[in-house]
Amino acid sequence: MAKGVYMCKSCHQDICAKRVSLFSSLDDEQLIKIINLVIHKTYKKGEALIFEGQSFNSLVIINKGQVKGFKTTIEGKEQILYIFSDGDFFGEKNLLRNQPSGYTVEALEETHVCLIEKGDFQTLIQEYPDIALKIMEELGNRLDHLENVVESMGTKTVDSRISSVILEFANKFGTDDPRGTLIELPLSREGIANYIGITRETVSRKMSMLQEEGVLEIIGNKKLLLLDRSALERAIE
Amino acid sequence: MAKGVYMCKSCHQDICAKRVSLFSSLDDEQLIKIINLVIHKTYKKGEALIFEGQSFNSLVIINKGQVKGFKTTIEGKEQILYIFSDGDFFGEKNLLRNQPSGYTVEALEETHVCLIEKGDFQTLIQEYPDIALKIMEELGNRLDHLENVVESMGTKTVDSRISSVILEFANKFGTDDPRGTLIELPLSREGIANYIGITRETVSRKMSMLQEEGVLEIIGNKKLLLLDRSALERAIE
DNA sequence: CGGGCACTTGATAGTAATCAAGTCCGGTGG
DNA sequence: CCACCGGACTTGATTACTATCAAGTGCCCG
Repeated sequence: MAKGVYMCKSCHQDICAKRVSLFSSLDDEQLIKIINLVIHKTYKKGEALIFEGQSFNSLVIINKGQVKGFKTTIEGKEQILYIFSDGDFFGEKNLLRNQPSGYTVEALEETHVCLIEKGDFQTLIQEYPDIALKIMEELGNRLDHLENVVESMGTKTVDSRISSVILEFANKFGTDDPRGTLIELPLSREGIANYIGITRETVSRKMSMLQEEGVLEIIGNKKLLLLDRSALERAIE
Repeated sequence: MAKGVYMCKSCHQDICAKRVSLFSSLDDEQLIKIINLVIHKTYKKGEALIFEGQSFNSLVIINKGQVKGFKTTIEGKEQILYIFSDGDFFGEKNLLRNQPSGYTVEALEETHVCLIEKGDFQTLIQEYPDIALKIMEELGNRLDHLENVVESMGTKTVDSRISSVILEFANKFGTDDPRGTLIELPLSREGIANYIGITRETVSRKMSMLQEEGVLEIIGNKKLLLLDRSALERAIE
């Protein structure tokens, strides 16, 4: 069987389903079945995929792009809970329980996703119980993440939280550079502020201070060059 | 079959497994099998059931009592993540993945638990797949809880968080009283502080203020009489 | 009844939010 | 290609709040 036969045309020279840990236990033949169930969709920067408080009936797998999941308070403040990128999936919580989404998901850049509808997904779980285990694993990872965020917001100083978030971005989105690590920031200053529960002015000030200390270099609004990783690691404690 | 035959002797006139939503889809006969797998244990106030960073190999179901799950920072600060009481279970995350516990669990009062060992539990899941669904549901609930906590800590004022926690305790541990709702506090002032990420002094001050405003009455260190629930609800926004 | 621990209350200081100007950068149109 | 425009960011001054430090007070338990 030629590779082209089971290749998903919208998935940029790859089987989108293959990139997801969710389906990692399946072989190529099983993946073909899944790919046939997949609906492709593209969202522009700033466009919402899911709205807080509304029900949603698909599993979303990010093929290429980045999104943020956030809650909005009555006063209009935004708290970012998750940043999802290539290979991540979400929406599973609403497929397993019949509850509206607890947060809005919005594209941070042009984002290509694969959707699997509720009914199809439930059939898949029946047929391949390993998928349910993978979902539980992912729910567990997400709990770990939030447990750490709560600890950080409840007990750590603002400096420590800034350091944490820069290191997080360095690990997720950083590339090697002769002078250190080049970080493509997924969020604006305001976004970073809304991610760690402070104001945008404070993010500006603290990052300027880190630049003065020689820990990093601010390159425009969307990039950082991290020069001294260990300084941030020390600041976290 | 007489009721006594399948009654779990250590479970205070009840089948402990029956009280748990985890096993709600099973009939009495199936429950007997589970009860035969259960190990009973009692922890004194202040005793730890699970230590942060250590692996643990049982599902814990609380039969009677209260525990707190918390992380401790390097500087010794404590962040409480969960309060579990009668019928709640935990430890499932470590049974599904091979990772040490992310937090310590400690008894807030004398607590009787039922333990199911990892191997037994995995057999149960195989035999009764509904249990896996219940676990996913519970993981989802726990995510909802933490997502709300993060939003609260990131965007809300201290007054709002105090109000939230009092209402939470009123709903979980409150009993009707002619003058309002009588709340048995599961945590000390310091515990409440560690739950919402502030200091014990601030908890004292804010609660005194609420008493002065006539919202509640402080009865010793372990009880509150909530007089004006709507005042707290207004303060949350 | 005495002692200790948790809690309350007060004074002070530190830190980030808020309010308020500027400045920089990228994109657009001439 | 350059000038302009607007949004995002930076920086500064002030305010507000809570942490911290420091004494008491009171409640519970032996």
